[in-house]
Amino acid sequence: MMSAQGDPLKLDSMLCFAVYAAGHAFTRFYKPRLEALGLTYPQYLVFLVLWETDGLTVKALGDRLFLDSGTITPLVKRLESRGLLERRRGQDDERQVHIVLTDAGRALREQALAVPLAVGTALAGEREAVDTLREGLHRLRVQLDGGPGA
Amino acid sequence: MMSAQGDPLKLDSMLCFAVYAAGHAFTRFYKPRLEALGLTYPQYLVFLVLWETDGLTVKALGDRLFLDSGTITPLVKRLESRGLLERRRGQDDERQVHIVLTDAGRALREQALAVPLAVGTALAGEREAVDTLREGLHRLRVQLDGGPGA
DNA sequence: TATTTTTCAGTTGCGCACAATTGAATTGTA
DNA sequence: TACAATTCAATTGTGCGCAACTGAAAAATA
Repeated sequence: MMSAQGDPLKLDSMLCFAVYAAGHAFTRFYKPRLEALGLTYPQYLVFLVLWETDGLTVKALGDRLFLDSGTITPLVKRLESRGLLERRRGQDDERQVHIVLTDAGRALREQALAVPLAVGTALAGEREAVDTLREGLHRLRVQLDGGPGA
Repeated sequence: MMSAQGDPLKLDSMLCFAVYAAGHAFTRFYKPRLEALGLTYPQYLVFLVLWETDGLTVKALGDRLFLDSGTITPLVKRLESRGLLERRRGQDDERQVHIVLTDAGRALREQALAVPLAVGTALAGEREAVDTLREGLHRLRVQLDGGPGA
């Protein structure tokens, strides 16, 4: 009941802005922790994927993170120039480029463990709410992308 | 129970990525609707604020949207060059610049009403879940920003 | 009042994000 | 087998987002 809003354009009633603002808050929260690793947040996401599955192509990496080659390519080039990963042209399919971690890139994982720990501390005692939120956000994404059928 | 995760760095277990991905989904969803208005999403947010409270300073606008002058200044300059708003140096305080809508800027509001309508359609029958999500995201933002005391 | 500190908008530099395009490689089809 | 359509990574251009800095104005303090 009473979910009807007087002004349909009221900023604080908009789910999109709640998502946008929470994203900002995460960025602010992560910034000092990721600076210790020398990574930006999108770079951190790339490593999260590669630590799970090394050797993915630019395309597969982009699909996982909802990013395209226009974002991935320069990002991994910066990481390559720092010796954290390598870009290898596919042998079977020469259109593809595989992203492969170096020893330094793999070693970064140990330090990265501190990041989710810090999140856990900041959200201590909210584990259940966090799980609910994550599931709700997942359903939201699916709905906005056109439902399960799209 | 069972909220403990085997791998603390697992991408799909991370709330930050759920927020990040939902943000992407909103951006994709809004894009065609906002193109009809000739606005980007951050520009749309600026108008949402100004339609509620016209004449805010750059600082006040930024506080509302969690953005700083480095983002707001060029954004409103682009909107000013299109005749949608004006920037007026404060008379009482000459450091400030007030952002004031033009007739064209106010007129845009009518077309903008279609945007939340489209969201409502896409999320039809989820009103309760949407309210829950928005509140959860708000609490998350407050927690990440250091709690209610910070 | 004089001086220090703070606040504000603006600028620069770097990195993300995406649309549009290019060119090479692959796949599908005639 | 030819050739058309698709896929892939890369590039270009525009706009957001933030840190760091500048210079002017205002506020706080001595």
